[in-house]
Amino acid sequence: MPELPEVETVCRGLRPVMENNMITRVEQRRLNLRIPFPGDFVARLENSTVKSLWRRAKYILAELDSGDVLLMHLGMSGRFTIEEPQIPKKSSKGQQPGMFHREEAISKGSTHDHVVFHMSNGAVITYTDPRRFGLMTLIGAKQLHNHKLLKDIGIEPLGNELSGAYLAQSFCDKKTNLKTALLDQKFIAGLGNIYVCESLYRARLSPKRLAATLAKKNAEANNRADMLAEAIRNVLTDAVAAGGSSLNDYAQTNGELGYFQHSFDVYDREGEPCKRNRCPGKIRRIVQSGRSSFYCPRCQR
DNA sequence: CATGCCCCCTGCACGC
DNA sequence: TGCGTGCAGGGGGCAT
Repeated sequence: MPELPEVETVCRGLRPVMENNMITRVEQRRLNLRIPFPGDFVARLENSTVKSLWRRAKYILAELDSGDVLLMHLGMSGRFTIEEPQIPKKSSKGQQPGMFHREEAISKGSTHDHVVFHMSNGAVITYTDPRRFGLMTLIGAKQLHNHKLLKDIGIEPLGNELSGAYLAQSFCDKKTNLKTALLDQKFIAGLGNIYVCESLYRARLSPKRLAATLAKKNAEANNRADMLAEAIRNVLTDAVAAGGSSLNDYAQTNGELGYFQHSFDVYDREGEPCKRNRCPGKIRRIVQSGRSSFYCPRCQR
Protein backbone atom coordinates (compact mmCIF):
# COMPACT_ATOMS: atom_id res chain seq x y z
CA MET A 1 0.00 0.00 0.00
CA PRO A 2 1.27 3.44 -0.72
CA GLU A 3 3.07 5.01 2.19
CA LEU A 4 5.09 8.18 2.23
CA PRO A 5 7.96 6.87 0.07
CA GLU A 6 5.55 5.53 -2.55
CA VAL A 7 3.62 8.78 -2.57
CA GLU A 8 6.88 10.67 -3.00
CA THR A 9 7.79 8.37 -5.89
CA VAL A 10 4.41 8.83 -7.55
CA CYS A 11 4.72 12.58 -7.13
CA ARG A 12 8.12 12.57 -8.82
CA GLY A 13 6.71 10.43 -11.61
CA LEU A 14 3.74 12.70 -12.22
CA ARG A 15 5.75 15.90 -12.16
CA PRO A 16 7.31 15.63 -15.65
CA VAL A 17 3.97 14.95 -17.35
CA MET A 18 1.79 17.31 -15.31
CA GLU A 19 3.88 20.30 -14.34
CA ASN A 20 3.61 23.23 -16.77
CA ASN A 21 1.01 21.37 -18.78
CA MET A 22 -2.67 22.04 -19.24
CA ILE A 23 -5.36 19.60 -18.24
CA THR A 24 -7.36 19.59 -21.43
CA ARG A 25 -10.00 17.01 -20.51
CA VAL A 26 -11.06 15.12 -17.38
CA GLU A 27 -13.12 11.96 -17.22
CA GLN A 28 -14.72 11.58 -13.79
CA ARG A 29 -16.44 8.21 -13.70
CA ARG A 30 -18.14 8.27 -10.33
CA LEU A 31 -19.46 10.79 -7.81
CA ASN A 32 -17.19 9.90 -4.93
CA LEU A 33 -14.15 8.08 -3.68
CA ARG A 34 -13.74 8.16 0.09
CA ILE A 35 -15.34 11.60 0.00
CA PRO A 36 -17.51 13.10 -2.75
CA PHE A 37 -15.84 14.93 -5.60
CA PRO A 38 -16.76 18.61 -5.71
CA GLY A 39 -19.82 19.02 -7.95
CA ASP A 40 -17.80 21.24 -10.29
CA PHE A 41 -14.66 19.07 -10.22
CA VAL A 42 -14.33 18.60 -13.97
CA ALA A 43 -15.22 22.17 -14.88
CA ARG A 44 -12.67 23.60 -12.48
CA LEU A 45 -9.90 21.34 -13.78
CA GLU A 46 -10.38 21.51 -17.52
CA ASN A 47 -8.29 24.14 -19.29
CA SER A 48 -6.24 24.89 -16.21
CA THR A 49 -2.48 24.50 -16.13
CA VAL A 50 -0.54 22.72 -13.40
CA LYS A 51 1.99 25.20 -12.04
CA SER A 52 3.64 22.90 -9.52
CA LEU A 53 3.25 19.50 -7.94
CA TRP A 54 4.39 18.48 -4.49
CA ARG A 55 3.77 16.10 -1.59
CA ARG A 56 2.61 16.86 1.94
CA ALA A 57 2.30 13.86 4.26
CA LYS A 58 0.64 11.27 1.96
CA TYR A 59 -1.16 13.88 -0.08
CA ILE A 60 -0.17 14.90 -3.59
CA LEU A 61 -0.98 18.52 -4.34
CA ALA A 62 -1.12 20.22 -7.73
CA GLU A 63 -1.31 23.99 -7.82
CA LEU A 64 -3.32 25.23 -10.80
CA ASP A 65 -3.14 28.59 -12.53
CA SER A 66 -6.84 28.98 -11.77
CA GLY A 67 -6.07 29.52 -8.09
CA ASP A 68 -7.27 26.05 -7.10
CA VAL A 69 -5.12 23.31 -5.63
CA LEU A 70 -5.93 19.73 -6.61
CA LEU A 71 -5.51 17.52 -3.54
CA MET A 72 -5.08 13.78 -4.11
CA HIS A 73 -4.65 10.85 -1.74
CA LEU A 74 -3.98 7.26 -2.81
CA GLY A 75 -5.62 5.64 0.20
CA MET A 76 -4.87 1.93 0.38
CA SER A 77 -5.00 0.89 -3.22
CA GLY A 78 -4.79 4.01 -5.35
CA ARG A 79 -2.32 4.21 -8.25
CA PHE A 80 -1.64 6.31 -11.28
CA THR A 81 -0.87 5.01 -14.75
CA ILE A 82 0.74 7.29 -17.29
CA GLU A 83 0.34 6.67 -21.00
CA GLU A 84 2.55 8.84 -23.09
CA PRO A 85 2.32 9.03 -26.86
CA GLN A 86 4.99 7.34 -28.99
CA ILE A 87 6.71 5.20 -26.43
CA PRO A 88 8.54 2.30 -28.10
CA LYS A 89 7.15 -1.07 -27.14
CA LYS A 90 9.18 -3.27 -24.89
CA SER A 91 9.24 -6.99 -24.48
CA SER A 92 6.83 -8.29 -21.88
CA LYS A 93 9.60 -10.39 -20.37
CA GLY A 94 11.04 -9.46 -17.05
CA GLN A 95 8.17 -7.51 -15.63
CA GLN A 96 7.96 -7.39 -11.89
CA PRO A 97 5.19 -9.13 -9.94
CA GLY A 98 2.08 -7.05 -9.46
CA MET A 99 2.75 -4.87 -12.44
CA PHE A 100 1.19 -5.00 -15.84
CA HIS A 101 2.32 -3.57 -19.09
CA ARG A 102 1.16 -0.46 -20.81
CA GLU A 103 -0.43 -2.39 -23.63
CA GLU A 104 -2.34 -4.55 -21.17
CA ALA A 105 -3.22 -1.53 -19.11
CA ILE A 106 -4.73 0.17 -22.13
CA SER A 107 -6.59 -2.80 -23.48
CA LYS A 108 -7.84 -4.00 -20.12
CA GLY A 109 -8.82 -0.77 -18.50
CA SER A 110 -10.51 -1.39 -15.21
CA THR A 111 -13.85 -0.85 -13.58
CA HIS A 112 -11.71 0.77 -10.90
CA ASP A 113 -10.37 3.49 -13.20
CA HIS A 114 -12.13 6.43 -11.61
CA VAL A 115 -10.46 9.54 -13.00
CA VAL A 116 -8.61 10.15 -16.27
CA PHE A 117 -6.65 13.33 -16.92
CA HIS A 118 -5.82 14.21 -20.53
CA MET A 119 -2.85 16.57 -20.68
CA SER A 120 -1.92 19.08 -23.35
CA ASN A 121 1.34 17.21 -23.97
CA GLY A 122 -0.63 14.13 -25.00
CA ALA A 123 -0.12 12.22 -21.75
CA VAL A 124 -3.11 10.35 -20.36
CA ILE A 125 -3.02 9.88 -16.60
CA THR A 126 -5.41 7.35 -15.10
CA TYR A 127 -6.25 7.08 -11.41
CA THR A 128 -7.22 3.54 -10.41
CA ASP A 129 -8.38 2.62 -6.90
CA PRO A 130 -10.24 -0.64 -6.22
CA ARG A 131 -10.92 0.03 -2.56
CA ARG A 132 -11.70 3.70 -3.02
CA PHE A 133 -10.00 4.79 0.19
CA GLY A 134 -8.31 7.49 -1.84
CA LEU A 135 -9.71 10.94 -2.49
CA MET A 136 -9.50 13.92 -4.79
CA THR A 137 -10.77 17.38 -4.06
CA LEU A 138 -10.17 21.01 -4.98
CA ILE A 139 -9.23 23.71 -2.52
CA GLY A 140 -8.75 27.41 -3.11
CA ALA A 141 -5.04 28.11 -2.72
CA LYS A 142 -5.71 30.68 -0.03
CA GLN A 143 -7.68 28.21 2.06
CA LEU A 144 -5.10 25.47 1.69
CA HIS A 145 -3.46 25.79 5.07
CA ASN A 146 -6.76 26.05 6.89
CA HIS A 147 -8.23 23.04 5.15
CA LYS A 148 -9.37 20.39 7.59
CA LEU A 149 -7.37 17.65 5.89
CA LEU A 150 -4.12 19.60 6.15
CA LYS A 151 -4.22 22.01 9.05
CA ASP A 152 -3.44 19.60 11.88
CA ILE A 153 -0.69 17.65 10.15
CA GLY A 154 2.69 17.59 11.87
CA ILE A 155 6.23 17.96 10.57
CA GLU A 156 7.59 16.24 7.50
CA PRO A 157 9.80 13.35 8.63
CA LEU A 158 12.28 13.98 5.82
CA GLY A 159 12.60 17.68 6.60
CA ASN A 160 14.96 19.42 9.00
CA GLU A 161 12.55 19.59 11.90
CA LEU A 162 12.66 15.93 12.84
CA SER A 163 15.08 15.41 15.70
CA GLY A 164 15.36 13.58 18.98
CA ALA A 165 14.53 16.81 20.73
CA TYR A 166 11.34 17.19 18.67
CA LEU A 167 10.22 13.66 19.52
CA ALA A 168 11.02 14.09 23.20
CA GLN A 169 9.15 17.38 23.32
CA SER A 170 6.15 16.02 21.39
CA PHE A 171 5.81 12.88 23.46
CA CYS A 172 6.67 14.24 26.91
CA ASP A 173 3.10 14.09 28.20
CA LYS A 174 1.78 11.28 26.01
CA LYS A 175 0.19 8.42 27.87
CA THR A 176 0.20 6.01 24.96
CA ASN A 177 2.82 3.65 23.60
CA LEU A 178 5.42 4.62 21.04
CA LYS A 179 3.67 2.87 18.16
CA THR A 180 0.44 4.77 18.65
CA ALA A 181 2.25 8.08 19.19
CA LEU A 182 4.26 7.70 15.99
CA LEU A 183 1.14 6.95 13.95
CA ASP A 184 -0.51 10.14 15.21
CA GLN A 185 -0.36 12.45 12.20
CA LYS A 186 -0.33 15.63 14.25
CA PHE A 187 3.24 14.97 15.36
CA ILE A 188 4.83 13.43 12.28
CA ALA A 189 3.15 13.61 8.89
CA GLY A 190 2.74 10.58 6.72
CA LEU A 191 4.20 7.86 8.89
CA GLY A 192 2.13 4.73 8.38
CA ASN A 193 2.01 1.32 9.95
CA ILE A 194 4.81 -0.25 7.95
CA TYR A 195 7.43 2.42 8.41
CA VAL A 196 6.64 2.91 12.08
CA CYS A 197 7.33 -0.80 12.61
CA GLU A 198 10.54 -0.61 10.57
CA SER A 199 11.74 2.55 12.31
CA LEU A 200 11.19 1.13 15.78
CA TYR A 201 13.07 -1.97 14.76
CA ARG A 202 16.05 0.02 13.51
CA ALA A 203 16.06 2.09 16.69
CA ARG A 204 15.75 -1.10 18.77
CA LEU A 205 12.76 0.32 20.60
CA SER A 206 9.71 -1.71 21.56
CA PRO A 207 6.40 -0.53 20.10
CA LYS A 208 4.97 -1.13 23.59
CA ARG A 209 7.31 1.30 25.30
CA LEU A 210 5.58 4.36 26.72
CA ALA A 211 6.14 7.31 24.38
CA ALA A 212 6.96 9.58 27.30
CA THR A 213 10.05 7.54 28.14
CA LEU A 214 11.80 9.29 25.26
CA ALA A 215 11.41 12.55 27.13
CA LYS A 216 13.11 11.76 30.42
CA LYS A 217 15.84 14.23 31.12
CA ASN A 218 18.75 11.85 31.10
CA ALA A 219 21.40 10.81 28.65
CA GLU A 220 19.84 7.42 27.91
CA ALA A 221 16.46 8.89 26.99
CA ASN A 222 18.09 11.58 24.86
CA ASN A 223 20.05 8.93 23.06
CA ARG A 224 16.93 6.83 22.42
CA ALA A 225 15.09 9.84 21.02
CA ASP A 226 18.00 10.68 18.74
CA MET A 227 18.25 7.06 17.58
CA LEU A 228 14.55 6.99 16.74
CA ALA A 229 14.66 10.25 14.79
CA GLU A 230 17.62 8.94 12.85
CA ALA A 231 15.95 5.58 12.24
CA ILE A 232 12.80 7.21 10.86
CA ARG A 233 14.81 9.37 8.52
CA ASN A 234 16.96 6.47 7.32
CA VAL A 235 14.08 4.07 6.77
CA LEU A 236 12.16 6.59 4.70
CA THR A 237 15.21 7.78 2.78
CA ASP A 238 16.12 4.22 1.86
CA ALA A 239 12.58 3.48 0.72
CA VAL A 240 12.40 6.61 -1.41
CA ALA A 241 15.72 5.67 -2.98
CA ALA A 242 14.47 2.14 -3.72
CA GLY A 243 11.26 3.50 -5.24
CA GLY A 244 13.10 6.05 -7.29
CA SER A 245 15.31 3.48 -8.94
CA SER A 246 12.57 1.01 -9.74
CA LEU A 247 10.36 3.83 -10.94
CA ASN A 248 12.86 4.50 -13.71
CA ASP A 249 12.71 0.91 -14.89
CA TYR A 250 9.01 0.78 -14.54
CA ALA A 251 8.17 4.01 -16.28
CA GLN A 252 10.04 2.85 -19.36
CA THR A 253 8.20 -0.44 -19.74
CA ASN A 254 4.75 0.62 -18.63
CA GLY A 255 3.24 3.69 -17.17
CA GLU A 256 2.14 2.56 -13.77
CA LEU A 257 3.63 4.41 -10.87
CA GLY A 258 4.16 3.65 -7.25
CA TYR A 259 4.19 -0.12 -7.07
CA PHE A 260 7.53 -1.61 -6.30
CA GLN A 261 8.90 -4.37 -4.16
CA HIS A 262 10.23 -3.69 -0.71
CA SER A 263 11.93 -6.01 1.63
CA PHE A 264 11.03 -5.25 5.20
CA ASP A 265 12.94 -6.22 8.33
CA VAL A 266 9.91 -6.87 10.53
CA TYR A 267 6.70 -5.90 8.77
CA ASP A 268 4.57 -8.95 7.92
CA ARG A 269 7.31 -11.33 9.12
CA GLU A 270 5.52 -12.85 12.09
CA GLY A 271 7.30 -15.98 13.33
CA GLU A 272 10.34 -15.44 11.11
CA PRO A 273 13.83 -14.92 12.53
CA CYS A 274 15.08 -11.48 13.48
CA LYS A 275 17.45 -10.20 10.81
CA ARG A 276 19.78 -8.52 13.27
CA ASN A 277 23.17 -10.14 13.32
CA ARG A 278 23.29 -13.02 15.81
CA CYS A 279 19.94 -12.09 17.37
CA PRO A 280 18.06 -15.32 18.16
CA GLY A 281 14.67 -13.56 18.36
CA LYS A 282 11.57 -14.35 16.31
CA ILE A 283 9.39 -11.55 14.98
CA ARG A 284 6.18 -11.19 16.95
CA ARG A 285 2.89 -9.63 15.90
CA ILE A 286 0.69 -7.77 18.37
CA VAL A 287 -2.30 -5.48 17.88
CA GLN A 288 -2.09 -1.90 19.09
CA SER A 289 -4.89 0.61 18.48
CA GLY A 290 -6.42 -1.94 16.13
CA ARG A 291 -3.28 -2.16 13.95
CA SER A 292 -0.72 -4.91 13.65
CA SER A 293 2.70 -4.20 15.12
CA PHE A 294 5.63 -6.39 14.17
CA TYR A 295 8.76 -6.36 16.32
CA CYS A 296 11.53 -8.47 17.75
CA PRO A 297 10.90 -8.90 21.47
CA ARG A 298 14.51 -9.88 21.94
CA CYS A 299 16.29 -6.80 20.64
CA GLN A 300 13.63 -4.10 20.81
CA ARG A 301 13.21 -2.74 24.34
C1' DC B 1 -8.80 18.02 25.08
C1' DA B 2 -7.21 13.13 24.72
C1' DT B 3 -8.15 8.61 23.50
C1' DG B 4 -10.55 4.55 21.53
C1' DC B 5 -13.28 2.53 18.15
C1' DC B 6 -16.00 2.15 13.98
C1' DC B 7 -16.37 2.47 9.35
C1' DC B 8 -15.59 3.37 4.40
C1' DC B 9 -14.31 -0.87 0.45
C1' DT B 10 -12.32 -4.69 -2.10
C1' DG B 11 -8.93 -8.33 -2.78
C1' DC B 12 -7.00 -11.96 -0.91
C1' DA B 13 -5.84 -15.77 2.23
C1' DC B 14 -7.83 -19.11 4.50
C1' DG B 15 -10.80 -23.27 5.80
C1' DC B 16 -14.27 -26.54 4.91
C1' DT C 1 -12.73 -26.77 -6.90
C1' DG C 2 -15.73 -23.44 -5.04
C1' DC C 3 -17.67 -20.92 -1.88
C1' DG C 4 -18.04 -18.27 2.42
C1' DT C 5 -15.73 -15.71 6.01
C1' DG C 6 -12.76 -12.51 7.94
C1' DC C 7 -9.18 -9.47 7.83
C1' DA C 8 -6.08 -5.65 6.28
C1' DG C 9 -5.36 -0.76 5.93
C1' DG C 10 -5.44 5.42 6.32
C1' DG C 11 -7.55 8.40 8.66
C1' DG C 12 -11.94 11.10 9.53
C1' DG C 13 -15.50 11.35 12.70
C1' DC C 14 -17.94 10.30 16.55
C1' DA C 15 -18.57 8.55 21.32
C1' DT C 16 -16.61 8.36 25.69
